Amino acid sequence: MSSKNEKEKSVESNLPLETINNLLSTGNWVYEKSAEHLKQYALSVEQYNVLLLLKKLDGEPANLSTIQNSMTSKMSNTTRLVEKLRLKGLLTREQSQENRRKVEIRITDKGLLLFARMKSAQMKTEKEIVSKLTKRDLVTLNKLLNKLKS
Amino acid sequence: MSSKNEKEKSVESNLPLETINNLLSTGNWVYEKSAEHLKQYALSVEQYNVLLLLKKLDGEPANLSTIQNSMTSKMSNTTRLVEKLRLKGLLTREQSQENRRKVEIRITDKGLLLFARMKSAQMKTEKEIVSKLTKRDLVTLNKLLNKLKS
DNA sequence: GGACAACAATTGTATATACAACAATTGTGG
DNA sequence: CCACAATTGTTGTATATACAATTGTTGTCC
Repeated sequence: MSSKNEKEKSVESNLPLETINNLLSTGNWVYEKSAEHLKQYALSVEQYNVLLLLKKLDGEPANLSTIQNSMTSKMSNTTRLVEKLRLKGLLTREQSQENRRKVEIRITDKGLLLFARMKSAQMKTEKEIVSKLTKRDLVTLNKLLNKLKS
Repeated sequence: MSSKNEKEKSVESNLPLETINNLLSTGNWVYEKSAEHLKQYALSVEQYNVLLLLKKLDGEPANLSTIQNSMTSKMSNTTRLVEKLRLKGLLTREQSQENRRKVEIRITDKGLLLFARMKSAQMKTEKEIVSKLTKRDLVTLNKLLNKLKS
């Protein structure tokens, strides 16, 4: 082994661990940036994502499993997360007629209004978070992240 | 705007948001893989990182601020995190003589032993997590992540 | 040298999370 | 059709986290 290799090895420690730590810290970094921005609307990142999903459904109801699957959250927490949004009047819950085990969840007008109010600042923040990377970088990054999890 | 561009825009929605979500989900993915592996040693990811830092110091004491700075955790939680590791006998806490506000934290023999016992499986898991990427991919990924946060 | 700011860590509280046990409803095989 | 398994969601509990207020100690400036 050459002296250069030895040095590299001792300096960068090891590439897998370095990458893992980098992914964890970057995830946290992005999360914190998002959370900080959403604070002014009294929304957590998780709450925002639920609302975003409901908005995308555009009137179609979602049930809890659907919401849970689209997120990292567990079922038990999804129940409570949705309840919090309901208390804020941003969504409605209704027992399904076809299958009474299911719950139909819809965004309310108040929820839609909040989104409209948030939109421009939201997009600005999203762009800001990734502003250090070029479009080409972003494409590469997404490819690598997808490959990692594939 | 060409029809191709329009299609791209509607399909990928928007690149910044896509990247942000990808970074968040990848961070979670890596965290879960790590947590799952560490479960057999009754360690959380955070606890493991504290021990790793102490082991790297190789006898040199760390105080709470040092530990807190090397992690994402907040001070208040670092206190409790360290206390849990102390209760397991994996580290010691001692009031500093030079500055009695500070606490000197050291890994114990039991802690070092645990690390020795974990080492091979730990490295295997780390490699597994990033196994879908080539060495070249990893280097690129780290560069992009660092650039993002720079 | 004494008042007060700065530092290092801890504690209280409200909220969030994971995990497991549970309840209600629906589907299914004999 | 009925026992029982599967589905869908909820609740209890222990643990983890963020945030703010507090304690104990040290540094500093007049």
